Amino acid sequence: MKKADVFEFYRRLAEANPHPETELESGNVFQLLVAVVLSAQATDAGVNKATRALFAEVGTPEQMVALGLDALKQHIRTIGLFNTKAKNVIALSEALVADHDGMVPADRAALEALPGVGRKTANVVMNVAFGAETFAVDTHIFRVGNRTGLARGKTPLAVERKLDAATPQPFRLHAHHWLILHGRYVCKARRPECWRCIVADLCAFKPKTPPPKTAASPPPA
DNA sequence: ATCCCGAGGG
DNA sequence: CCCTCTGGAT
Repeated sequence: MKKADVFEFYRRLAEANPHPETELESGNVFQLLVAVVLSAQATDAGVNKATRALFAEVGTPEQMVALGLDALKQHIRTIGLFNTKAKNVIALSEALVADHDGMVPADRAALEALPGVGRKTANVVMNVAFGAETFAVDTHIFRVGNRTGLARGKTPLAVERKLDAATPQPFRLHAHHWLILHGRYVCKARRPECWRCIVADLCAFKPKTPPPKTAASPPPA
């Protein structure tokens, strides 16, 4: 995508949503970290439903360790991959207590060293909690970047580097959220809603999907 | 490359 | 039914 088009692309997304925020609910940085870990291959809405009750009881790594593995599993049973996630959250909480004085480190490498925290999760925490200009490439951003031509690559890391290189100020801090929201609600995986997309004219995606038929399809004979 | 694994949507 | 959802560890 041409440089001028990239700027216009972000300008429109920013105009439509001046102050984008995470849809994950949390009351402090530790809870945010836990919510992001739980959000892997799960919807934000599903994570919020489970953490509502959990975060009323647990607000610190110490409290998470005290809660224990089995009780944590009960809380997050409705989320996919809950067994692995519960184990990681307990181990991560223990590591924060042991190595970071119970605080969440404002450091990408230190975050990535925590159990269950990879590059994408670390980038999200750095961006949302600490205001870093990171580009966490999830399933949405990977798809939107490749589909639109904004940032193409075969792996999430390749797309992240392209985004970092291509994204100008003043859009760098919130680029992550604008692209996520665009991917979640408009540039969807299954059936992108190109007919109501505000950047469709800048997009490389050829088969622009038409609006759905208003009339119901006839019942099978 | 494969496993982890549940809810919601089309 | 099948696919998708802010992935990470082996």
